[in-house]
Amino acid sequence: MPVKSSERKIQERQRRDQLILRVARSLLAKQGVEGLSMQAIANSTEYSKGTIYQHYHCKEDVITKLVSLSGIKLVAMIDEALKQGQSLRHKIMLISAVFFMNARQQPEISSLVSMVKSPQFQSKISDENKILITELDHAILSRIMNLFVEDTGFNCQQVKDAAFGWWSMKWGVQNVLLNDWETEKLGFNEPLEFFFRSLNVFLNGFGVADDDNCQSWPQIQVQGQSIVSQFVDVKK
Amino acid sequence: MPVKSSERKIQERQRRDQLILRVARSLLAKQGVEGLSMQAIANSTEYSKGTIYQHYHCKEDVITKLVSLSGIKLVAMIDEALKQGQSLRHKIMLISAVFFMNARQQPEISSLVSMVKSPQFQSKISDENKILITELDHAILSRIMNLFVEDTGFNCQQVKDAAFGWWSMKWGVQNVLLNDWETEKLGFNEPLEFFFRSLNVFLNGFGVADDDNCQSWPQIQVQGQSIVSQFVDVKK
DNA sequence: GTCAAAAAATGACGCAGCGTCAAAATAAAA
DNA sequence: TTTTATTTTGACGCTGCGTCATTTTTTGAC
Repeated sequence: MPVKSSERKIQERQRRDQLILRVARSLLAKQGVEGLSMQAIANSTEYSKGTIYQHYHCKEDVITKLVSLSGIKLVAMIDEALKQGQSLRHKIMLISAVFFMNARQQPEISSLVSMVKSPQFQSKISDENKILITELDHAILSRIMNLFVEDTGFNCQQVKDAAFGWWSMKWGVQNVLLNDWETEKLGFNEPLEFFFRSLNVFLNGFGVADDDNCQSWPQIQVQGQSIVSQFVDVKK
Repeated sequence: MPVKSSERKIQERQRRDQLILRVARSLLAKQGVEGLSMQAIANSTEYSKGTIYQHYHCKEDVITKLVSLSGIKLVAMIDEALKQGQSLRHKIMLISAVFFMNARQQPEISSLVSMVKSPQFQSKISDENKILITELDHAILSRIMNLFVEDTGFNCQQVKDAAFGWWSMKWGVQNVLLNDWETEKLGFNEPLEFFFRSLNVFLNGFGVADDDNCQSWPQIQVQGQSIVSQFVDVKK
């Protein structure tokens, strides 16, 4: 029965793929990017280096895969959060909050998101992975843009401007959060508080309707966890 | 004459240091970070690897030094630009413009600025370099904050919020500009145009006085070069 | 100018990671 | 059981890092 056996093969391959990713992630969490090598992955599984290379052509592809899988979950969380939003402003706050909650929950992955965009990575990763990553960016941005289309009378340019502004602010803050910025020395002890205030100012500038829900931390439950409690941890 | 001879030594050492940095920068420009190795620097000078290591303990320290030297020039350019500013809004636009002009003129260095903040770098570079980099951030941020202190009635918190907002937006855009974002596919063909519009909106939200100078590209001459012409290049 | 002592420069060395590929092991088919 | 196809393996070549014993140069006393 060649069909049955080849199916088993496929399943085995998938299982191994899962194992590789799980081990890679664990190595990342324990030892950071420096501690992640193809040999280290091989050692932590029962397979040899050559086998690992049959799944991923290079270390960068492993990392990119992890980042994109995390991105898929992130989009799902965003969709879940959106259901709880009570206004345009509130929804944008919630989406932002999901990003930071995610960065807090898995810093080992989130801190790699910007690395994946670097020329060094882009020149190594597979086209498939490159497209996947871009599609994820697109998925998130289009959700933001949709919010403005639905809730405002903005024209196309304004919608894009708003999304871009949010995007760059969120990105800038995430960078500060995940890298070794000495925020205290610069006077920004609680970057997230600064971010939410800045975002409110930005939306004010756009004339987005005010909303009392957004003067404090966004209240949200995603996958049974309160984002507020996450933030309390961050702030501590 | 031990004094004279030791002085000559010092001068020689400085000259060599300059040479190392010049060669390193040239390698970066030609081959990117990947092409920069201590051996490559040694090969491109008349010295051996060991001698290079007497100047810099690791590759990361060389890169950080280049970034901080570039940062010092950047601060000088900002001060020059500030003299030409005609209003708060205009000055902020000009400072931003200087950043992007700088990024355009020396992408090989600018694209490393965020790398220097990464945990991998921070764990390797010397304390001296770490302090230098933080001081540069501080120099720039304090200039921004001063603008708000001088031109508005903002309280301390508002001043910091404004600086933080500008900072994160600028950082986010710079990231997009210097890394391999597929901005066209995401609908952001001219990131800088988006940035300047977003920044205007942000300042509107803060109630900063409007200024006709800022509805188009900021007009500025820095070190004899027109920033506008730089932007035209970027946009082409 | 000579020479011993100090300082500086050198590059071979050990180590680690990447990615490859011929050989070995395993599975499938005959 | 034997042959053929497929998969797995890890040794190998290569590159780069950072070190340090050795060599070369400089210094200053005579």
